[in-house]
Amino acid sequence: MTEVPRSRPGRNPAARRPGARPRQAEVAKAAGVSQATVSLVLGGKERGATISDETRSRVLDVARELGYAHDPAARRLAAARNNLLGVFSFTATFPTDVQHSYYPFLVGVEQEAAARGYDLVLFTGSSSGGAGAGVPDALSRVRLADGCLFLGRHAPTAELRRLVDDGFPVVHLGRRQEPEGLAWVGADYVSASREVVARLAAQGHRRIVLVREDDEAPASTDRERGILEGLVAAGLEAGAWTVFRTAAPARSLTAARLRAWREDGVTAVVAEETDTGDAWRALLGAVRAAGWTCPDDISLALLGDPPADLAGEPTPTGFDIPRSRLGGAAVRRLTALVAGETTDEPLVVCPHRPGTTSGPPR
Amino acid sequence: MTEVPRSRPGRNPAARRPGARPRQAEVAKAAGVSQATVSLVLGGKERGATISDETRSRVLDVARELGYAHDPAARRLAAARNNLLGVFSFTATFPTDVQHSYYPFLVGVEQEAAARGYDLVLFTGSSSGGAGAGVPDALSRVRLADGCLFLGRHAPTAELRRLVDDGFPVVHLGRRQEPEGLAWVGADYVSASREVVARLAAQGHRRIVLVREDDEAPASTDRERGILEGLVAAGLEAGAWTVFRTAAPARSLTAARLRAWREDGVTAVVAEETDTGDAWRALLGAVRAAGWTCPDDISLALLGDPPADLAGEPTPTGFDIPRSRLGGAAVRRLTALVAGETTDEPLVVCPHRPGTTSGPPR
DNA sequence: GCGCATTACTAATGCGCATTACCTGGAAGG
DNA sequence: CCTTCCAGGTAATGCGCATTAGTAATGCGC
Repeated sequence: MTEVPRSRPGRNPAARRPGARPRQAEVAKAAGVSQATVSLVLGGKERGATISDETRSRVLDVARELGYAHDPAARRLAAARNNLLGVFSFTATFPTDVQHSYYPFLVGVEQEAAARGYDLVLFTGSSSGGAGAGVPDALSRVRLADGCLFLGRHAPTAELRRLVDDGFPVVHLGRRQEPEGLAWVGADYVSASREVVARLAAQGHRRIVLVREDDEAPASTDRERGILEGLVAAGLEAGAWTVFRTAAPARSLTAARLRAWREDGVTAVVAEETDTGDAWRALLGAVRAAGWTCPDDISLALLGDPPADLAGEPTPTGFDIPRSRLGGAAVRRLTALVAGETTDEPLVVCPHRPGTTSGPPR
Repeated sequence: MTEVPRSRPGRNPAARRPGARPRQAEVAKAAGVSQATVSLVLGGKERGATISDETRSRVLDVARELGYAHDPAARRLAAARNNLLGVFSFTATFPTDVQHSYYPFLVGVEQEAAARGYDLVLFTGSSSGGAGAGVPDALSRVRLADGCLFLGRHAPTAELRRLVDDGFPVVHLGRRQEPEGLAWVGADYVSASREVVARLAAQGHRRIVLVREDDEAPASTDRERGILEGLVAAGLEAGAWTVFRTAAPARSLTAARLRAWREDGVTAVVAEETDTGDAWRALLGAVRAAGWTCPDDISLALLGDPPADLAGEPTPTGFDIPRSRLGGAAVRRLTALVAGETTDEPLVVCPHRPGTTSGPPR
């Protein structure tokens, strides 16, 4: 009945390259201890078995000498931490156009992650990760990390729900309603927009129009809400004409439109920031086409940052979007989730930007 | 001698919650097959064992029904690689200023990595690597990836040598001599600079000056070499005055300097691109201070991209640095190394940019 | 009716690590 | 001298999957 040892199934023929990183077992052999001891030393845990200082430092020395690094997959599989945070952007790849990119977010994310001892894994929507024939699980790749941050408004709700339901730590950058239970971090567009109106009102404006995209993203609705609240707070009237909704600002925002508004007593126009900056660009163009100058004939404000190609233009009155801070806040939230804590949905303040495109009405 | 089965060490007390995602084993049980069969079906591989259509579709149905998703950690562990490429930049954090940042590189890196099924791990010089409580060697952490890309001219040679000697796949972005055996990917500054001279010569310029930093980086010396080669090829003379070296362009590039050059018959000035764009900025300032206009009184060229704050100025004659392509090329090279192949040091072509700052001399 | 190839599948194994029950030698306690 | 205790460590185990040797069933030729 002696078991003849079978030749080994499961063995990956692609044997480890000679230069591959060392394993704990190799560190252990070199240090004259067991793999378990190495794990205990390098795991950094305080609890459990105790290790003498002498052994500990010997293991550390050897590990350093051999250039040991944890295998994230193995660590993860053994139900431990990676110190890896995922960042998933739903563009096919990271945006090529620097100006409209997530880079400012990423900067904040990176700083905060580094400060907390995490490294970042960039996942992208396109990479198939190998296979998954039949099971569409583009998102499950992120489970390699301890938690994951999602950017972009096109994150599929169903797959996110899946992660959330499984208890995987997820934070979305930008306010978001669905799926239920999804943690997010967003900018306080409502307050910031309210303040823009308050300042315009203080300058003497009585009729203010908001130009917004024809879109139901929270980023848009929040701004509109802030504007309307601001009008009410300032005791100004808001009507159907208060919100001008357009999908093609370049076509509908004309000099004629501006003149019509002024006929109605409108002295200030506030534009929503969009990805493309089209609304703001169209607005500036219309003012020019009308032969007006900006703070004098009409006041303008922009609820966000101007597009980069208009960097030479006068600074718009409005508010800054603290992208980098948002990234940092998102990481703080995510690490809290990873640690099993819960936190509130934090709204990050958007600082007001006085700018030079508004002034008292004539 | 009967082995009493010990109670099970290694078992993680955080037992799986009942609602957690199903494993292949559970799919297998529900479909009445073995776990191996499930793996074969869901693995999507064509080779190896064959599976009948009936079994295959049964497994797929059950998998879908149960909402099966691969565990990436297990997958990567079993496959002995993690489909992760590292990106290490030697700045404290990723640069905050988008304009001077590595972002354009990163875009190319990201695209190419995604296309090849790799995700990216971002390392920064600063992050202490929370896990490695005792392994402070920042560079060892990169070994968690299958290979690593290095950006920036301050990458420490000694530590890089260590990785290279260990056979760890490493690619440096930018031409680099040390350590021996380090793979790199760079832009062909020599050819591009040569072409700039050739074009200027074709326009009729006979005396051309190069303004360069007081620095021995390959990026600088390559440009100088290209300029000198270009002069020789055009049959023009090169002398001590040909190369103007300065550490403080803002101070030394004055209107007087320009006039002195013109006295000597110089009709075109070529500036090296620097991180700050100082040389180009100083040059434009000097032309203005002299009361000259650019293509008319003197021709200018820039060996690279102008700084972002000069975006409004006329497009400089010179060449573009294909940052995004460089990133892509670096990833191609790195994945080749990971696969055990060797490739040449590729030089990426810098396309000539005609621009509007040069013309025939008066 | 026997050998042999082919098809369809399963059992066994290990990837690298964290975890935990157990072991061992010596000091303390009786 | 025997028991207890503790510090310091080790062996064994499993996480979920991919891989591959092996096996059972079937077809085919003669």
